[in-house]
Amino acid sequence: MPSDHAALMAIGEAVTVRPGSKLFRQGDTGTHIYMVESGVVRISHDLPDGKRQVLAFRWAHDVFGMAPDGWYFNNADALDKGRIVRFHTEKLQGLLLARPHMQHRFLLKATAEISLQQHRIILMSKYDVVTKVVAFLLECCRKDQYFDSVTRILTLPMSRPDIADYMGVATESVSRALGVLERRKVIHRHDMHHLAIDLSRLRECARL
Amino acid sequence: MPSDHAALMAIGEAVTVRPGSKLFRQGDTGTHIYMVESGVVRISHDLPDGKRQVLAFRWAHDVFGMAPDGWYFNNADALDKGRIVRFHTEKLQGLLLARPHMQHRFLLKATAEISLQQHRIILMSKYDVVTKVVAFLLECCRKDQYFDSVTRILTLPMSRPDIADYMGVATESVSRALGVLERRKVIHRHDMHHLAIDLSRLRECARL
DNA sequence: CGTATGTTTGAGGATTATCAATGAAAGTGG
DNA sequence: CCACTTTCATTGATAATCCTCAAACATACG
Repeated sequence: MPSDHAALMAIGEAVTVRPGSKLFRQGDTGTHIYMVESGVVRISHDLPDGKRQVLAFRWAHDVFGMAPDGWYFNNADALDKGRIVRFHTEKLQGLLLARPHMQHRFLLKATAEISLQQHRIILMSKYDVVTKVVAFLLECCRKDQYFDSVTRILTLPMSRPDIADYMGVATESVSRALGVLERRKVIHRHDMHHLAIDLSRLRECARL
Repeated sequence: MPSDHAALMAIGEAVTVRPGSKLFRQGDTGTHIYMVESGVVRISHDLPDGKRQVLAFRWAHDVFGMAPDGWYFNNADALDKGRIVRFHTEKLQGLLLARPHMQHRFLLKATAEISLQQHRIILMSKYDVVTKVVAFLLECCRKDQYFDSVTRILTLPMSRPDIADYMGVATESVSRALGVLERRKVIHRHDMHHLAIDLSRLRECARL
């Protein structure tokens, strides 16, 4: 009996993506479940009035593309070049039903996701802009592939509007928050997508 | 082989609760998973500075009490008298592993929950106070046990601070929003916990 | 090299939180 | 059962945060 991982890969389809690749659009029929192997994917939702909410960034090992109603509620776009694996929903369901422990790992992943979203709701409704940006940076610094712990350089694959729409604030507010943090010597903007980070000071800024 | 439901009840423990009953506190070790049979449970989280976020109200058939890290992150309090069933986490896990289809229903419930929370994040970061209150009222009107569709009376088991902390606004803002809706003849406050609702007008108010 | 896109900074305005006061409801103990 | 206390709800005035608009600047792309 093949291992869970091998069985998954057997029904999976690997895709290499370039920055800007669209994985799916909101309204598309939800045929696949996706998992990130490398790179970053932006999950976003467009509103009737033209505003956009970024609901998540999905990094290595994250799952996305669940469509409980049969169609995708969100857009998924690659921000980086990377590798994504996707699974036909029915095939994955069959595999999960045949492998209870594997399904249980998915269930745990889902409950962990619920817990993370609860943290996010708290962050977005109770804290000011600077704190939100600090929390966002801390989140990014946990991704080894994007934060070099020796040089302390954080590479941000997303734009300022992406960050703003993720935290539910205006783009300009993100810029100003970064300005505040730079004046406090918590970060240093090397260029738009590369920040030098003083992790201990950054953690002090987070009164969570 | 007993049905899934019977098997669940066999390992479950029913509890009757009075208004104000504490089911668990944040920080308690997470020993049980809960399911509401009747009544309403408030899931909330206290912050260091004394502020509180209400993360969810759990109605009939809703599940709560998942503790991915082994301890509860939130408080759970009954708002109403009602019946709750709780399951030892390990026993439930054993049952789920033995019954893949039952586990799959839990997985679907979890992904549906993730989807609902995404709606909530959008609601809380993109809309104004009145729209938030409208969305909250519409959510409550879907609960047959609390909205009488012939008299059009909605019974709210929660207080204004509960609603405010749920939507991430100030208590006073909820009062003002209800005042606006009453002046627009969308609702009529019979008393604090009983609103007469004009559903079609309420739906018009929701530009979601 | 020019255009389009993304970023930063400033000024003004709008929404909502905070503070304060009043009134209503509910729970407590005599 | 009633006075008392406490909590909850509503309304008004003020203040703060953040969004919007606008311009200057930097960067990326054809």
